Amino acid sequence: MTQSGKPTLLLIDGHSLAFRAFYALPVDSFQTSDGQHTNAIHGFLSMFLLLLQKEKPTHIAVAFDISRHSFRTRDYPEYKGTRGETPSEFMGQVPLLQDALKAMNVTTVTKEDFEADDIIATLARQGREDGFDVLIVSGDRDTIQLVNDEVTLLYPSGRQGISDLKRYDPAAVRERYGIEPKQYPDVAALVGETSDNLIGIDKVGEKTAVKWLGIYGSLDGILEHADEIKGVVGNNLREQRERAERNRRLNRLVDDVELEVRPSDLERKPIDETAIRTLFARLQFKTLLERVMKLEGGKGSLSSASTPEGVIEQEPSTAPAAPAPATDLLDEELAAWLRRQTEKCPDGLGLSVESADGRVSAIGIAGEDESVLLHWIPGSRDYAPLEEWLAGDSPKVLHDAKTQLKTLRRSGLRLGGIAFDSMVAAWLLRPSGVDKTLADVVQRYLAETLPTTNPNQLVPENEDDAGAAGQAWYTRRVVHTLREILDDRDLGVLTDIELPTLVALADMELEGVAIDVPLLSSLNAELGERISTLASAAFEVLGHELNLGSPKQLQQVLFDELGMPKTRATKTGYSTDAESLADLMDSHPHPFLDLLLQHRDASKLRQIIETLERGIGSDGRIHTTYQQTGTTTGRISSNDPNLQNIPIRAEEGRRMRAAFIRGAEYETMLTADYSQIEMRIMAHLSGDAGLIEAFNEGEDLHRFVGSRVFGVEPADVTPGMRNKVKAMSYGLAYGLSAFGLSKQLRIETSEAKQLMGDYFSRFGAVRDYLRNVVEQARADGYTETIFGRRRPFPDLNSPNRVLRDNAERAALNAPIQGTAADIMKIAMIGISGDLRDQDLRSRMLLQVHDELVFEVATGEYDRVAEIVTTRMAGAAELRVPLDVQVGHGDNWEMAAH
DNA sequence: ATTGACACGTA
DNA sequence: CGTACGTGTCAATT
Repeated sequence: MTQSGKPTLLLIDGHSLAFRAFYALPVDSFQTSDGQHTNAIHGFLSMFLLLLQKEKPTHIAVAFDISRHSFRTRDYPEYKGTRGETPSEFMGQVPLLQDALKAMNVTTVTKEDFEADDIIATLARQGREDGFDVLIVSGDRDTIQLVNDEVTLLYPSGRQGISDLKRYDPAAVRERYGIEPKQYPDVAALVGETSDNLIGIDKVGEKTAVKWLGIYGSLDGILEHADEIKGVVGNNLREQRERAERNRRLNRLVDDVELEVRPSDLERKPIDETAIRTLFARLQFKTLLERVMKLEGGKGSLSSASTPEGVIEQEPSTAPAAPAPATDLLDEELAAWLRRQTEKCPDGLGLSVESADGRVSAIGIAGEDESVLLHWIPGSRDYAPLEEWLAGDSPKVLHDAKTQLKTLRRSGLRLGGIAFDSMVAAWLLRPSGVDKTLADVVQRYLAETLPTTNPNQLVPENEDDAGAAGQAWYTRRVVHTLREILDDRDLGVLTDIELPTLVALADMELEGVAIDVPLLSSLNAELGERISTLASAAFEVLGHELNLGSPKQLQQVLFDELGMPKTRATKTGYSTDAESLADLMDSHPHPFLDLLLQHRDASKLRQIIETLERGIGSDGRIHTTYQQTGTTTGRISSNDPNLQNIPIRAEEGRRMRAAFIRGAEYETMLTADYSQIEMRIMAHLSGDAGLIEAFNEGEDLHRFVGSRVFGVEPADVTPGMRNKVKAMSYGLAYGLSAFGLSKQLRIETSEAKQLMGDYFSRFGAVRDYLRNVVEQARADGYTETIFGRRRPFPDLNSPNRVLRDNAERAALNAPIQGTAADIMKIAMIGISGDLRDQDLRSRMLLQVHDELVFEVATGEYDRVAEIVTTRMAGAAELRVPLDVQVGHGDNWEMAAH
């Protein structure tokens, strides 16, 4: 019932709303495991439930078109002719949507030869006559003509999307178009309607049409006085009046269609719970099912009686925009509010922590229908109930929980109950996706635009500053949808691996790693001297100066001035990379080349040192940031600064690792790494008996493999043979070709081919496995790690050879690299849990893909080494053992072994 | 100030 | 014609 006390009749244009949902939500994300698309159904029902909740209609009908043909297409065959073929992914959803409506006991109405809008026009007229307030939901502008004091139109106003419905009553139509609702078809007839393929009068737009209507009152009036209208538009009107007449004929909605129902038959009835459960199970709708059941249970009523003092009630509105948050509730109000909303949202309340200078400045919390915003001003009041809730197990859902967890920690607050992270979840669904922000995710999965505060407004007005509350609100809503899309496998990866990992990473980032600042600066100075010496010598040899860091200037010198042979082509000329320069040194030795290479090496080292120096915090430690959602395979990346690419291979660079030291109050540094984890995973996944034996033997892997490949005793494997099989083994998981292998080993392609042949004749199951991974991925469209992490590979079926080949190599590698990443994360979770549970002061500091670095407190070394070894080796049960190497020392270099 | 290409460090 | 990353420089662009 509405405020007027009259019953409310809700009339929906089913096709137009479903069609908008189809284009608003990503079709690939909403589908069942057997491939049935559900985005239009999901979007429609989500919107429909909101309408039931907000508008509380007493009577409902949903009208559908039967086909594209109607009396209008007989009159004018080109009607709606601009519309392309309806996508089959959409068509298949319509019958299922109608089934869902039937299960909800909602009447659907169709009529041969008429469009849905004619049915709506008829029911709207009858409803008005029978004393209803009528609400129409349609994406067709022609329905504007139906608006009057009793009939309101809800029109999807966003460019796309369905949740943003604009409410058109007569006043709103006047404000938007400057005309009465019943005049709208006259305007449309003059202007035309592209989507219906109705062409208007040339040069007549909305402005002109409205002006004429103001003067002559109606289209008929305008046409009667066509002679009085001057200028080009007048001529056009006189010449093209038939167009306007035809348009008007077609856009007049028929309001006396003979239907089998009358408004009074459309009373809202209880849902058929069994049918709903069956259908939703088939559509794999989980949260929508909850919403339907909840609405049914609560008879669509919103809690308003129990609103606590100080909570601003949500404005009734169709669009689920963020409600105005209640701000800075008193303690007891807040505690009550949290309890009540947690009960309504068993999946967790939305939480958003706003920071200023890394510290908490405000906290937004969102429940099902209300949100709160609390400004955080330490010492200003007692935040005990809030702190208790934050630290407790009460479930919270966040977007980018790691960042917010760190902010809370820096302000001395604890956070427990992290139940979901929409950033991480969105990445699990689309690991190659670039859209990471809450705004991106809201746009994709809710098809709504996250409201942002005006960036031009330097000082946000206090009243409007709903930032954190709004973020929390949208987070909770998008999490709801993401829970729908994630299957149990995704949820397992999220809950069992990613969420605990995020907590461990936050600890590591906050902890940072201590740096020997004087050592770093002396290295820097030493390199600086060498760099200038090398540069001077290079200029001397050349006879002039140049920028040795400029590939462009180097090309000039090498290929023009010195007349060296052209190297590998690049987009902008010829390569001057280390490999090309090494080739040149073989064929055209020149002192400049040697000086240049040495200069490059030294410059690179200094560059890394200076980047590190910039990253040292006021506590003398470097706090990197791990990107949990930064890779496509499941690995973690490190940036600002990147601590996963500190030199180790060259002796010179390795010295840099000595600058990563234990903190003063710690006894030693411990490093632990997996040896050959990817090869072991390949042995496990392929089940290759030879490779499995190799790992179980305990013999040096490459020696063992070399003895098999070359048919000699392990003791007789020469360093050359060992090197070859080592390169081969490592290259396997990357999709290495004979050509690539020959280039890397600097051998003939024929020899590389021979080597690969010999290798695979001994380890054939590996080749079969690698082939099979790609074929399986081509069939499934994705690869999967042994823990269920998926990566989609749409390009595997691309007609573009380059794209396809690249996708094949990546698909080959993804389950191997990804499984290794999963294993490391599981180990980290176990280790940090043990360190905490056993009250150890030692800390995990760094992760470098297959290596972990720790700072060990006095007296804890043996226990920590035991924990680390056990957790790393036990992170997965494979057909081969996981070998872990542990070492310790005063710094990272010495701790390595 | 931002962007693309190049080069090069790691697993 | 080997996977996965991040960061610096240069040079050209806005």
